[in-house]
Amino acid sequence: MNAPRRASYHHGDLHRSLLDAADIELELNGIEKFSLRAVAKRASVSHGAPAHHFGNADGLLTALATRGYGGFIAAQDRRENLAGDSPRAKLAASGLGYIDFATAHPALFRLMFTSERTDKANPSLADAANAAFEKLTRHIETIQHRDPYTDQLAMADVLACWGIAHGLADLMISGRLGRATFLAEMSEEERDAFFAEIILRGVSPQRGV
Amino acid sequence: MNAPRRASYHHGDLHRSLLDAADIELELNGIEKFSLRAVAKRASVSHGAPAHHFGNADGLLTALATRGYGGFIAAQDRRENLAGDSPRAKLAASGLGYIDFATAHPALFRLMFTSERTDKANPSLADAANAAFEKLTRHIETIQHRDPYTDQLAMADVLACWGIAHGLADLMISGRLGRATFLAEMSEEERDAFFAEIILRGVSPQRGV
DNA sequence: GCGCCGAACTTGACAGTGTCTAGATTGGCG
DNA sequence: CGCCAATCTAGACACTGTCAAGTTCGGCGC
Repeated sequence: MNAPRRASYHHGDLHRSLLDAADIELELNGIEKFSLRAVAKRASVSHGAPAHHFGNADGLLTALATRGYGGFIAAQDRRENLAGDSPRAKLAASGLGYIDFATAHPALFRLMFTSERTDKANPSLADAANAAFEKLTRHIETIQHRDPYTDQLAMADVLACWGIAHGLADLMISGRLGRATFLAEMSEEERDAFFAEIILRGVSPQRGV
Repeated sequence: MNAPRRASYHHGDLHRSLLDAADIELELNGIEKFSLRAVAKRASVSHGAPAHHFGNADGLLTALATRGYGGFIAAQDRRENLAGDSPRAKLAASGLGYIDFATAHPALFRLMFTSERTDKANPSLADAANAAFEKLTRHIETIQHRDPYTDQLAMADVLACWGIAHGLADLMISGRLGRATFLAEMSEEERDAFFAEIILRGVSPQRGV
């Protein structure tokens, strides 16, 4: 079928293969030990091959980050589909999906949000990041009946919720939440409820409507 | 006075000089482009010299992160001293100091919180990080009259406030808060008040007492 | 006051990295 | 069917961190 047809000089779909290999290498070694040559070796290709598809190492990482946002949004959708119908339940679920993704793909999450090896001017990457942000603003808009882009109070809710979800996710994958010993003793449902409650602290008490 | 007495073979206080040089190099180039040889060159010393004081590059970075926590706590103290007497005002001020430090030393902040090049098992580093955490727990304890280490509700407040401050700081230094355009138009006082209000959302409504 | 020991520092070598250039291969269009 | 251009390889270069061996010298014992 799609066996690695590599009796040939050309590859077939090296672009995707390189992204897959880079993904694996990234999670294995982290961004700070990321090696382009190791990626090439994993894809069974010469060390110079990636340049033709991605320009340089940062280009490959930028493409990987862009692809990452797909999984990022999918993780949030998955949670939302399991949640209740209330706008607040959807928002909390989205936040849990945010944390899910970070814990499942910590290195990729770091690449997407805190690495400097990504070209933030890249239009595809910017679009992908923007889509994720849009998702959040619409949740808040549904809850507060105000457009965060024009209403400063609604934007405060956006930043608050984002900050909480992002902060918890980042602290979690750097192992900083270990001091809250009871977290480890909780069941999955209890932990979800615990984080959901914290995330919802980000939205200010409903005014009007 | 303490001019660089470097007509001599030995250096005098290379340990400190290397940390200073590493600090500068870190903020200039970021962690991902950090070069040990560039640090040595900046300290006017051979590329092999750092090894004698710090073992390897990660050892130097670990020491730098440890020293960083001093400035981190100092930044929070500075804000607290300017704040009102109420426990909540102190907590909010501490959070603003958290953000102050991140924006003033973004690369060092990254090294301390999200880099993998730091030896988290190092006792000095662990102690320093712990002191910063202790600071936060005592703020919450003062507000809620409960010990976060034994009271799960109080610990939720700790994680919530930490998550918000950390998330905002991290998003801010990665330039993600630019979409909230009104932030740039605010005066310093307005922005402080804006963030302080958000940070205080982390503490749940006071129960009892 | 003197010698010498060990800490501090230098120097050179080594494997590994990303990027560039020149050359080999080959799928697919005219 | 032939050739072009995209794809991939192979080698070279400068740079990285680490290691081992050699050089310098402050400060302790006598």
